[in-house]
Amino acid sequence: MLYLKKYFTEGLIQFTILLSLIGVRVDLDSYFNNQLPPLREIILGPSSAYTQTQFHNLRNTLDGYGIHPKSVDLDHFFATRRLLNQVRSLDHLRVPSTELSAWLVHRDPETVVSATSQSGPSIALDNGGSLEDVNNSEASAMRGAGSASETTYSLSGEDSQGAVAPEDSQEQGERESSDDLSKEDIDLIDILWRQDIDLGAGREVFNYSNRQKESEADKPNEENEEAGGREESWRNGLNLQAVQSQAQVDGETGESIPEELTSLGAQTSLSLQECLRLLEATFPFGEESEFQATGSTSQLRPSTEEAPSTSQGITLQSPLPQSDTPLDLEQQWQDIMSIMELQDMEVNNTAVNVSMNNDPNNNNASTPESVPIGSFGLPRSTLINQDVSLHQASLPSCSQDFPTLFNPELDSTGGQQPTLVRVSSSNSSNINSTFGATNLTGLFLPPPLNSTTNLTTTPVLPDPFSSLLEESMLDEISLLDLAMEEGFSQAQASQLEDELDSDSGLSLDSSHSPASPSNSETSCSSAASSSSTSATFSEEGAVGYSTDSEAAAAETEEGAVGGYQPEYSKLCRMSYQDASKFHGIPQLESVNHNHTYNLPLASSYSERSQLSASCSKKGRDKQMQQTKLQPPQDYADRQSSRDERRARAMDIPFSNEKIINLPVEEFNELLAKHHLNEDQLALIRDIRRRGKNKMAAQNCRKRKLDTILNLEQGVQDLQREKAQLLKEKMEYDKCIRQTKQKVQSLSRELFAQLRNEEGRPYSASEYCLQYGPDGVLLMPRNMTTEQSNKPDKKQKDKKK
DNA sequence: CCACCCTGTCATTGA
DNA sequence: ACTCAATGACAGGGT
Repeated sequence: MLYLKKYFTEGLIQFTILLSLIGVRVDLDSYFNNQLPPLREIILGPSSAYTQTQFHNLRNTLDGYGIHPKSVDLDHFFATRRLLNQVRSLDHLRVPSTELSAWLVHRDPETVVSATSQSGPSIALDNGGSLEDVNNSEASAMRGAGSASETTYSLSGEDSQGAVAPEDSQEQGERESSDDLSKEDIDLIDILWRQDIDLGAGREVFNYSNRQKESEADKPNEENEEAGGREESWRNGLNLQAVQSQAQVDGETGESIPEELTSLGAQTSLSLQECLRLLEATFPFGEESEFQATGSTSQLRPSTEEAPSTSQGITLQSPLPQSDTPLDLEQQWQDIMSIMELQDMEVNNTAVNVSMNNDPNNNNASTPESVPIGSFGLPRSTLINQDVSLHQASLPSCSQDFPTLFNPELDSTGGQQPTLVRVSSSNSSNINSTFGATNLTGLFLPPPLNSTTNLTTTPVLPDPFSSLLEESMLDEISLLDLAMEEGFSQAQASQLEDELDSDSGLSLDSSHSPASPSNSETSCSSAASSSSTSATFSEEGAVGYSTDSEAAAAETEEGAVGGYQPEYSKLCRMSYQDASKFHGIPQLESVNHNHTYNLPLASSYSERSQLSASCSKKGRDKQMQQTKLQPPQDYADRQSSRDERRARAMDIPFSNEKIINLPVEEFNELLAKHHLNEDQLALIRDIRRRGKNKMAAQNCRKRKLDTILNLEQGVQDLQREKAQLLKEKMEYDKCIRQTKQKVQSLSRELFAQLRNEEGRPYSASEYCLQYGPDGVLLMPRNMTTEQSNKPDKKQKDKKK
C-alpha cells in the first residue's frame, strides 16, 4: 500500500516535471486553490508554527482523541500529507513563474503588470505567516501571466494590506480607465501610497513615481492629470528604476528610508529586475542574435536605432521616455551591487530567468561564470541583436528555467528552442550542472527536510533529479549545519521530520512506541487489533492502552465504569504520546512510564480481569501470575484500591464506580434506597470525593502534559521553519553571489571588447557602464548625474 | 539507599 | 449551600 502510494507519488512528480519540461503548463495552484483553505497548512502542517496543526491537535479535532496514534487514520493523514508535500514541491517550482509574468508585463507599457506584485509574494516565502498568501498570489500571478489585466499592484497590499485595500478595490476601474478617477480617488491613492512609503513598502515605486511626477511636469502631454500620470507611470513602469531609489530619500516626506526587510520582496525583485534589465541592456540579444565572440568593433550604436527593436518584445526597458528619465545609470549599477549585498537574503531566484541556451559552444573559458545574458526569460524573438559575445548563454539554473517552463506563453513566444534542450544543455556544462542542481534542489525541496526522506526512502523509482538533489542537499545540509543555531542540527531536523512528517521515529521504547504511521503494515495491524478488540490484552505496544471502542464496550458492561473509562483511554493515549513526544527532551525522556490510568476501580472481577491490563509488561505478567495462582478474592483484595477494600469491609452494597460516577441525583437516590449507617455514608461520600478527585487529578496531569507537548511541538515547528528559512536564505545568497559574479564578469568582458574611436580599449577606471532603456552607455566616471542626464551626453551604443 | 517518577489523596479555590 | 472541576502539595509505592 505504502509502496503504491510512493510509487504513485514519485510517478506523479516525475510526470509533472516532464510535462513542465515540455512546456505543458502545470498549474498546481489552480487546482489547489479550489481546495483551499489553507493548503499550506494542510501540507506543511506542523511546519506552520502559527497554526499548529499538530499531532495531538489533529487528534483533538476529532472528538477529543478521535485518531489514535496507531489508527489507520493517522497513517492516512501522514500519507496524505506526504503526498501533498511532494505535490507541493512541484508547486514550489512554480514560484519562479511569478517573476516571469512580471517580465511579460513590460511588453505593453499601457497594461503593464507591476513586477512587484508578483515578486513580493515570491519573496515573501521567507515569511512563514504569509505563506498562504504567497500561494494565492502565485496562482494569481500565474494566471496573470496569461492576461495582464489580472495584474495588480499588490505590492503595497502585500506589505500593508490594510492601507492598500482601497486601492485594490479601485484597481480594476483605474486600470481600465484612469480618466475615471476622481480627484478624490487620486488623492486617496496618493495618501495610501505615502502610507506605504512610510511603512517601508515599495518605496521604490514611489520614488519612481516621484521622479515620474517630476518628469511629468516636463512632459504634461503624457497625461492629463499629473496624479493620473503618476499612477499610470507607476503602474506601467514601476520598479524599473527601483535601484536608483535605494540611496534616495523619500520624495514626499523627505524621510530617508532605511533598507528594511519590510519591502525586501519588492526591493529584491526590483533590484534583480533592474539587474536583468541592465544585463539585457548590456547584451541586448536580438532575434537573430549571433554570439560573436570575435566581434571587436567597438561601435556604440545610437540608441535610437535600438529603441524600436526592443520595444516590440518583452523588454526590460522603462516605459519612460528617454528624455524623461535621465537616470544616473552608473548609480543604478552601483546600487544594484549594493542591493544585492544588502538583500542577499531575499533574492528571488526566478528573477534571473535565463532562457537562452541555444549556443553552448559559446562558453567562454575566460569567463566561465559569465551571466547568461539576454536570456532572462526573454523570448528570443524579442531579443535585440547584439554582437557582444555571449558566454554560455545557457540557463545556469534549472530553477531559473522553470518559470519559463511553466509559462507556456513565454515558451510560445520564445519558442524556437525547446525548453527541454535548455535544461539538458544547462546541465551539460559543469558550472551549469552544479548551479542548476543547487537551484533545482532549492525548488524541489519544498519544505526543508521533507525531501530528504522522500528522496532517500524511495529507491525504487529512479529519480532523474536524485543525484542533483542529493548532491545539492549535501551542500545545503552542510551549510545548514553551519548556519544552525541553538544546536538545531540537521540530525535533529531530520529526526524532527521523521517524527512530525510521516515516519514517526518513536524509538524510546519499542514496546510502547506506536508503529510509525508510514509503516502501514505494523501500524495498521496493531491499530486494527487494538481497536477491534475491546478491553483485552493486546500486543506489547498496546498493552494497557484502551481505545474508545474498549471504553464503549466497558461502558456497556458496567454502567458505572462508563464515565471512567474514557478518561482512562484518553490518558492511556496520552501516555502513548509520551514515548514519542519526550523523545528529544532530555528532562522528559526518562518519563517513559506507564501512564495508563485504566487500573480499574471495577468491582466485578470479570471486569477487572479484562480491564486491569496494566500498562507495564511486568505488571501484566505479575497480574497474570496472580490470576493464575491466587483465588479471585485474594487477587481482588490485592488489586483493589483502599476504597474498594474499605467499601467491601463496610459492606457497601454497590460498586465504587457507581458511587463515583453516578450523577448526584441518582447517587442520592441510591443512598436513599439503601439504609446505610453513618459510617457507611461517610465512607461512600469519601469514596465519591476521592474518586472524582482522582479523575480530576488525572485530567489535570494530562492537561499539563499536553500543554508541555504542545509547547514542544511549537518549538519544533519553529525550529523547522527556521531551518527552512535559513535554507532558503542560503539559496538566495548563492543565487545572488552567482548573479553578481556573472554581472561583474560581463561588465569586465564588455570593457575588454569595447574600443574607442582610436581602436583602443576603454579603461574601466575611467569609464563605467550605464544601462538605460536605450542600451548600454559608456560614461566617464567623473561625469555627474546631471551631465549624464543631458541629451548630449557621451552616449554611445555599444555595438560589436 | 537514593533519586526519580507515578499515582492517589487532601486541601483549596472558583464556577 | 452544595456540587464539581481544577490544581497545588504531599505521601506512598515502584523502578
